[in-house]
Amino acid sequence: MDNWDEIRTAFQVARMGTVSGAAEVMGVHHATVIRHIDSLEKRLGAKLFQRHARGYTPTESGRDLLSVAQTTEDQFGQLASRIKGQGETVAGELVVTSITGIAHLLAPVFATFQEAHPAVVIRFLTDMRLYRLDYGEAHVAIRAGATPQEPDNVALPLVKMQIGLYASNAYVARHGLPNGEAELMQHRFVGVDNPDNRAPFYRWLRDRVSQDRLTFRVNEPAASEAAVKAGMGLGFMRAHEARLDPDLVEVMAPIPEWDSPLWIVTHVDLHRTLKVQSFLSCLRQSAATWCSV
Amino acid sequence: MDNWDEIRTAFQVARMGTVSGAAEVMGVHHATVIRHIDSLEKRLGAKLFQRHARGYTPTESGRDLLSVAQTTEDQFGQLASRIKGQGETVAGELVVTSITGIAHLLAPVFATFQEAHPAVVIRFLTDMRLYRLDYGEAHVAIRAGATPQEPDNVALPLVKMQIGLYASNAYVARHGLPNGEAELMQHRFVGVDNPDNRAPFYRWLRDRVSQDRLTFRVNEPAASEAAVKAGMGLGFMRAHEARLDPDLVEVMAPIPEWDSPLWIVTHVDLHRTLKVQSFLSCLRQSAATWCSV
DNA sequence: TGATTTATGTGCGCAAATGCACAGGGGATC
DNA sequence: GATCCCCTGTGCATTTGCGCACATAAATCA
Repeated sequence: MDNWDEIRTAFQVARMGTVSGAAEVMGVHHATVIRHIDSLEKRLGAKLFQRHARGYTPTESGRDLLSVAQTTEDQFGQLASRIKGQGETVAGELVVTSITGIAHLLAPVFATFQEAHPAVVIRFLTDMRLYRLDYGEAHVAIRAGATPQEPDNVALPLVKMQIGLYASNAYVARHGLPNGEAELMQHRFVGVDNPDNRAPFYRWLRDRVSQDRLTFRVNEPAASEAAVKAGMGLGFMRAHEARLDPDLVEVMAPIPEWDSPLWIVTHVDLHRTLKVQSFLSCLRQSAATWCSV
Repeated sequence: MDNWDEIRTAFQVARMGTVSGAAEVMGVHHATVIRHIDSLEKRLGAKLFQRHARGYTPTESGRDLLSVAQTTEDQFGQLASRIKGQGETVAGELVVTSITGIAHLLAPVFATFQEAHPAVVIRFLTDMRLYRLDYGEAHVAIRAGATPQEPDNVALPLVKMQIGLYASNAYVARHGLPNGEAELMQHRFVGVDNPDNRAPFYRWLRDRVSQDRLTFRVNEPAASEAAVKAGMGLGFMRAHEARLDPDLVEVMAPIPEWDSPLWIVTHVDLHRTLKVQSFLSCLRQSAATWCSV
């Protein structure tokens, strides 16, 4: 049963009782309506209407089609209003993906957003693998590093995370603090196990300290931070968090070169929607406070 | 929400996941599918799919459409099989209309037919006004008189009802029996009040008896029969019935000139259907016994 | 009974939808 | 990492489907 338009035409004829009436309702010529009915009846091999001078009277089959198509029209109407309104209301699901380790930053954002828009169900996904926006896996992604260049994605700068070099009190008690860049070579370092890591502070480190001083290598930032707190060596951490931890010592204060930019990335199709836009405004408002602290 | 075909296209794309796959399923070119999607999205003002190199991934709205259209496709499929099979199964409603006064003849036909096809609901309509087949008011009509000539109707001869002239015992006791046609003028007659009545026995009567001998005039045959039984005069009745009534005397036995033909009339569209055909075969089989009695 | 209105139905010209061919791009595989 | 393959997307030729006008028929009204 292909050609749903012909069913719709037959539906209007059954409802109106005349070809002309249906044609007027549908805004087409009555000849078109006749052709649709003839085609549909031929395909079904059964008469849907009895033709007479006063119009078309639906047969048993025609009345059957009428009731089925009536519910179809209702369903489609409701579907259309849902979809049309979907861009203008803030409801449904909002999928946000981000790099690991900033959940505690985002939590208040989510709280504020959900309070303003209670109809929204938030799914927050953090994973090593990049959730792909163009496969519809997420509405909003928060990425770190260089400017994302993927087509169909719109990337907005969020904040520059200030990064400092930290150590635990325990480590400092044992090894002391480096006095200037020259003494860095005498210390142990903790960091991610990837020579290609593009993070500016790692590139800075590679330029000054030989690779073998990276004596504890991990594959995810959270492990690195845990290792620093455990006293295994010096490591880069977000200044904003590290300064709140009384057990950590700021070995080197953040310098602009280390700044790690965060990007908001959305798919171009979803970027315009009110749901995404209102979340983005919440996000950027909160982000303004992340640096000032 | 007009243009149901575009919804169907979007539905197939959502189900297949690719434009090409949907195009192949629908037997159209993939360019057509792309154009349908673009048109539908433009009209709805919202994206239904995220486009990427591997295909089309439905958005939230697209998934909504998918589920709605899925049920629609099911409904239409079931509708189509109902309509296609409708001509081949004997079920639903069967509307039969007839002249008044032959219900007792038709009753056994209905009984036989409904026993053979329990799924059928029979509506039997007898009324003074003619139920119109071309307005879909009935499937089968049983008419009396001259050959029906209306276009789009197929008329089949059913039987020739044998008509005789009868009187009640009471009338005969009072007025005696006419001895030959010459004495008819001395009697009272009962009949329908319409000089244009085309029934052959009334024309026969008009040729032999002056109109003023029709001393009791009615507008429906049933009243005429009642009047005959009440002894108000001579009247024409179906021989088959009158002979069963011990209170009636056969004044003149049926002659071929009086034979009143009955016709089966059906609309050409409905005539071919199995439901109508099987009723007709029942009817003609029973009718064969009406004359032999 | 005749005029009028309203409805269906058909041939013709045209515009819009479709099919086709090719370009482009992103994954997947080896 | 290079090649291949599949899928998308667009300009152009074609055809299908649409609108228009007119014919026709039936029902209503005066």
